[in-house]
Amino acid sequence: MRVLLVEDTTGLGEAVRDQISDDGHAVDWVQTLGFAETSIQTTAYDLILLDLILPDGHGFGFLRKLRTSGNTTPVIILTARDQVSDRIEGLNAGADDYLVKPFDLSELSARVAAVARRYRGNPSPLIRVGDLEVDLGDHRIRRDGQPIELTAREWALFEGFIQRPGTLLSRSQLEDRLYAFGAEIESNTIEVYVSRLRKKLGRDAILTVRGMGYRLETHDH
Amino acid sequence: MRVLLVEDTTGLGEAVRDQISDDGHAVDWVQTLGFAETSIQTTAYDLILLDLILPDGHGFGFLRKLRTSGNTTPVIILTARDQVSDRIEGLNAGADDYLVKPFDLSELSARVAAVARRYRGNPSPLIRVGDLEVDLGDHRIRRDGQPIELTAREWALFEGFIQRPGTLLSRSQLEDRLYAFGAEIESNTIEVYVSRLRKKLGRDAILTVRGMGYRLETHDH
DNA sequence: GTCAGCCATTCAGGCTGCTGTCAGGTCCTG
DNA sequence: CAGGACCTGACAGCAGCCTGAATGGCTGAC
Repeated sequence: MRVLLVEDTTGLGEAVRDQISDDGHAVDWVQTLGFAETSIQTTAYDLILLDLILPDGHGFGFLRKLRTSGNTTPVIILTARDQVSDRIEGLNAGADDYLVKPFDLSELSARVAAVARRYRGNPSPLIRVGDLEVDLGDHRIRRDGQPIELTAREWALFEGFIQRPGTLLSRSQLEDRLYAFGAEIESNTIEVYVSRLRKKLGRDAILTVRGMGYRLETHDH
Repeated sequence: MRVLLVEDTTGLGEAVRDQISDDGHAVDWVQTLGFAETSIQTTAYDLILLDLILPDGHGFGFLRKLRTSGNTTPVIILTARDQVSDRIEGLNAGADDYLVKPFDLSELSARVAAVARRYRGNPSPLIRVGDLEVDLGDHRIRRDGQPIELTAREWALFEGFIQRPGTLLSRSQLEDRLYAFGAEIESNTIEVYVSRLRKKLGRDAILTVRGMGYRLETHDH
């Protein structure tokens, strides 16, 4: 399952991202409504976790707009405000569930699992990228039916590419995928992992854009 | 199939009864353990749907008594989210499945249909995984006709794998199968059970995906 | 009640192979 | 051609995993 997390608090965001990720889902974490808007236009999510108080506005506006545009993606609201009026307004705005901060990460898991259960049974989405077949749920890649095994870090990096195929990703964007937000990486780890991915996926799978970053090649090579 | 529904909440009871009935099964709906007791003495049911909190007692007592009297009728427990920690005890008491309220009626139908498939006259379907023959109804596994006996926990874990063969299952997903959602497991119980399953099923039956989880191997080895 | 046997869980010691780092190389660009 | 950007083989350290053994709870027999 693919989850969009909209949360501007760094510590909480990290914790939630890690938990959902541990549960076996793909997580995109954005910190503003602006980025959230962009994300939902380019990616189909199965679930959105939405903080209400964000730097560039209130989550309700985003939620209302989402619903009036016909998007029915389940939304779970994360909020510090536990007032009844908020809750009611959230449900009216189209939220599916509510989590009041501070909440247990296990409680979060339970709610996410509930949503996942509804989606179970759908054929797991196979994404084709170039000559690769990617199964996000299984964390599996195949070429000509041959499975390609990735380690945890390799997969984390690859998932970053797969979610925005063809998009240029900067070094720091990729580092944020591999490490806790803001962790300072002093070495050329990204280069090393790109190298390892290329060795497994094929030399031309990932393009270097000198001075800018990397980009996943989407057509056959 | 004949189903006994033990549920004291009127609204939910009606909804469930209508749903199961629409699915083509005969439903007897009782609202107390006392009536449930009487019903099972006079009628042979193929499935029991059991609420836990009832006016005249707790469902576990009923379930335990049922099992110790040798009755093996499948039981699906219907429980509210905040009672979900009872799951451990439920497993021990002999429940076959769990549904957490509020649940989708379609989810209910799916579970009931699964039971129906297993228990309707024809021998329950044998699933082949690798060189193993798995009988979901009987909780039985064979290799070359030789039965392999699993304990309750071992089976619970294995069933998790069987339901999604080849899929990567994270540690917390597996823990959710054995315990309540979010139950904090401080030790390496999952590792221990994986180890035991491997000892019984064959060393290569379950693959470790380092840092990510486990996956059932589906081809012969 | 007592006892034996089984099972779930925990712990510790040992092992595997992933991760992050570095160094020496190649490839671009001006 | 010089300088920077990038690539990749090698390796030490350690996180993550495996499993034998110990513990305590529960059940059923007598």
